[in-house]
Amino acid sequence: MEYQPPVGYVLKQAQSLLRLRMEEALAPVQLTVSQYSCLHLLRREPGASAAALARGTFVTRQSMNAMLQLLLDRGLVQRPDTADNGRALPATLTTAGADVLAAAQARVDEVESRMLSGLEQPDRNALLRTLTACVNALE
Amino acid sequence: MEYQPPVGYVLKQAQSLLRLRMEEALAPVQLTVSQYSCLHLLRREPGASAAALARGTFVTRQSMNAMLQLLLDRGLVQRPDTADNGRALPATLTTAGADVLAAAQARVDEVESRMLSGLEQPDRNALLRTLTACVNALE
DNA sequence: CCTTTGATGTCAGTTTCCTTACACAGTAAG
DNA sequence: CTTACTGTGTAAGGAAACTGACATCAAAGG
Repeated sequence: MEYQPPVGYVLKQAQSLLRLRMEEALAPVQLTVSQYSCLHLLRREPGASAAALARGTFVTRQSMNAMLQLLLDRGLVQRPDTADNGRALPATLTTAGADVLAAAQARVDEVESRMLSGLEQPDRNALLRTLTACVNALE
Repeated sequence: MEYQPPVGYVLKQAQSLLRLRMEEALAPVQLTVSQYSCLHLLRREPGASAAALARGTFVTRQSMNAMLQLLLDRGLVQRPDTADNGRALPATLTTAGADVLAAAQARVDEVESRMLSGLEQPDRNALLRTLTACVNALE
């Protein structure tokens, strides 16, 4: 009868470790994990507002606007100066942003691949499925 | 062909949501998630040093010492004033600390139970097993 | 014996993110 | 038309954690 850690603990452990490895992997391309998440989401949903990006990356819209300003200064993201509808300022990736994202993604993919290296395909599917069930149950 | 989110994203999502629900559940007993983790670990390993607790709860030893000071002030934790061997100050739960922990644990268990409510036992085992494999692969 | 290494506690400064609050734009309901 | 109501952007302040640095102690290692 050995000690069985709660699922929540292992979840935290896995997420912390993944974040650490991602930080290491993204350091060479000068991106934080949050910035990578932002660019990644922006590619999938071009024209998203800062508030929408914030919801998708688990930060507040204040943090997201600050982050967008940095990405804007580096020329990785575009944003109009004025809104033509409402107050939302739709953000899009620049060409440079897409390039940086591609380089970052390759590095992140490697980390994720490493994380899953001990699991066969059925187990990978099961992991994704069960995690999704957890998310749904907590919402 | 629908979009399949990366495992890392769902992992982050699950962990964020779990943390949020835990915060809500622990608010009535005046504990943060980190403080709960500290007490929890302290019960399993009485006499642990702040540095050891820090390693087990994913924070720095500076943060852990600050946290311990708060728990000390509330009388939930005991710590000798001087070290009899080395510099480590072994911390232990007080009776009050054990009581608060028990109340907190009941609430946290409810959250975890809710998180897993959509999964049968085999799936729960698979989740724990696959997550553990991820942790091992990233170390 | 002395030095080095590793671990612990602590101080100071910084960063990062959040909470609170407010102003503005569109939309729906009365 | 007026009135909420929701969504967005922005600013100010605070809370929590981190990084860097230093002093101390025990246990090897030369």
